[in-house]
Amino acid sequence: MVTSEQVARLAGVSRATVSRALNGSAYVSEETKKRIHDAVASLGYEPNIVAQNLARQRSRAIALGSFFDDSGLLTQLEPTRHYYHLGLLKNIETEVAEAGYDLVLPSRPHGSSRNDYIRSLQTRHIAGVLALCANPADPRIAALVEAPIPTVFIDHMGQGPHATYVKPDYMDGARQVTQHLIRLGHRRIAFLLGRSTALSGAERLLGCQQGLAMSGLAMNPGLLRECGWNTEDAYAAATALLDERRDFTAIVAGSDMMALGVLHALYERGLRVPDDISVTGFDDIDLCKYIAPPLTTVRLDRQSIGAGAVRRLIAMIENNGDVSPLVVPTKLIVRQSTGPAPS
Amino acid sequence: MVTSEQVARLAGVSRATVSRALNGSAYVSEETKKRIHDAVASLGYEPNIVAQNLARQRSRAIALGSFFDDSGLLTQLEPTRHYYHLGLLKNIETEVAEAGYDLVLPSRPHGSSRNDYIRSLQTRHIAGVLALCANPADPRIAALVEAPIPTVFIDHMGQGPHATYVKPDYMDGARQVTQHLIRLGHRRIAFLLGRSTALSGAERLLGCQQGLAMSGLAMNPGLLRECGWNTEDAYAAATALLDERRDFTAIVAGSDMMALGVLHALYERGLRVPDDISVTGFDDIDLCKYIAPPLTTVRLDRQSIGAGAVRRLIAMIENNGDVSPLVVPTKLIVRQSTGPAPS
DNA sequence: CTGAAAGCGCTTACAG
DNA sequence: CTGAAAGCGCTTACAG
Repeated sequence: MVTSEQVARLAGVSRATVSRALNGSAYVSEETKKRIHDAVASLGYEPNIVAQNLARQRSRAIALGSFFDDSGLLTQLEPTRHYYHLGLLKNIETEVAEAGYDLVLPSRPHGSSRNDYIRSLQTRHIAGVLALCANPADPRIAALVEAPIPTVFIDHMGQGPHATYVKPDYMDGARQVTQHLIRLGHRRIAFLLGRSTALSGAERLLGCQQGLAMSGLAMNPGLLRECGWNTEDAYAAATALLDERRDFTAIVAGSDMMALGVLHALYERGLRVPDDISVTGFDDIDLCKYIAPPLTTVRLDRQSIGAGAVRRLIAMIENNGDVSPLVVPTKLIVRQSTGPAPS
Repeated sequence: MVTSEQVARLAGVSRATVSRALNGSAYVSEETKKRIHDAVASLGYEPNIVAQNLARQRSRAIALGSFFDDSGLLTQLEPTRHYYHLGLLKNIETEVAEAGYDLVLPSRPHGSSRNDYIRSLQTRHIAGVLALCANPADPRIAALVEAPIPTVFIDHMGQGPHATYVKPDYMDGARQVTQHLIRLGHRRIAFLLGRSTALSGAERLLGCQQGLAMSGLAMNPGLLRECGWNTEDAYAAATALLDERRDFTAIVAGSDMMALGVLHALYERGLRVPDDISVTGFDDIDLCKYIAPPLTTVRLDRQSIGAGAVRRLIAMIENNGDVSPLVVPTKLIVRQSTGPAPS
């Protein structure tokens, strides 16, 4: 590997000057600047990032933190489970690369106490962290709020001198979808939601209640079921619900993938959607269009969320730009899985 | 941040000895080793990874390379498109973390010539790269084959002194699924495959031909359609095919997500699956069970592929263990989307 | 505008 | 078994 020493020699200057020229410092004459760039080109020099990071005491690397249960990030991305996060990551990757930062998934330290986690980031000179949160009880989240490492939380309202957050307006989405069903004449609606320990779950629940309340309705506790955020659990919960009672005309599912489990349970029992029962999803994953019937759902704007989070993180790191919390609007998408309540 | 200097002072030894004690070198007396570990614990010391990487001239970081079209890795993971790669990544992440390596998605260098790519890895002291390949023409693949950086290719048969590969037996899977249809009495089978520029596409095509040939059948060129690896394209291709002719009793799709598009096209035309037409997928994504009808497909063992790739990479990096190419068997999974050919 | 020198926090022959 | 010294490849006050 060619070093700055060799460039310096070829250009007839010192390493210090090479460094200055390459880092766009003023105070380098145009002429030597040119000589240096020529030398760089002819030698094919590229600065050693590791040495740079050590000397500068910082790096251009952003860590991806995932606080779900207890496994790694991508492990959690089983599509039936965190399909939504996948779309998010896609946007995050693009934005991060565009800003010239590396994205790192650090190997977990042995002890994963709060301090160990922060230290593992610090010893890597991580510039900032993008934290995808589904389990607010994860101690590392609290650690990040306090630590002097720029952090943007997604789906967790953490704030501090070095922390801000970005999230979709889950509550409003849930409100919209509930109101949509009510407008179609549904009065007895079942809610099959993901666990409300996560913010995204709690907000959905509140939004549904709000939607009912706006029309003077109350949530029937017997028609509310919480289960895991995946197709399988939703299928099981829907099956149990259907075996128990049938006094409802619509089911609001916590996510599109959960709606898939619900549809399957209905299909097995010969119930037609939306003729017998209306079903709604949440997320608007690209699959929605292709399942039968195409799902009415709530669209989460992954582009705005991902880009908003990355921009805020970089603004915090580079100390410029907007770092205020961002709540991204959600939007009802009506397709064919919802229809008028049967009379 | 506490440094080894401070540990040394507290333990009353030199930094050299601290380093030796911590890196498990022999030649440190039990007694001083203990003193050092006590100092480490009481100070909460953790070695600075960046400094370590510079001094050691290597790191414990594995880069993820993705050679699809021209965007980033996660960007390519739109589920309807590279659903299979997602399952792979999940296993890769787990294995990499377990081995104590970081996973890095390097920001692309400005010029992405061959040299720039290799250099960007070198200046980061990347220990090895895991290359997910869908576009064999990507020049970076050729660069990796030659570069002295340990590389494991997935879905590309690259080999060299520092390169090996892991892939599923696509061909055999395609053969099995074709034979399965033939056994059910199908004779006129349409093939709606992904582009055969990628190895995974070419092998599927060959496998289908082989499956036909084994029963003395030849592929009808008019019943072979290539399109993009996604639901939308497959839907369009299936629609075009159906509008053109109906002289087939089965459709082999290139992936499960493509099968979804095919099912949708059939559904729109009122054709029943499998009564009128049998449909098969490929990949066995978790969704298969929940779509109606549940898909007959070919299972790719993502666990074996991911784990096999990571183990080989680490074996190359640490210069021990098996680095021979690995071809993972595939398996036909029969569900309800295939049935006897209508008479 | 430029160079000599010190420093970033480790590791590793080299002596002893 | 242990320490002093040099080195990894940069950056950055400090002088000039």
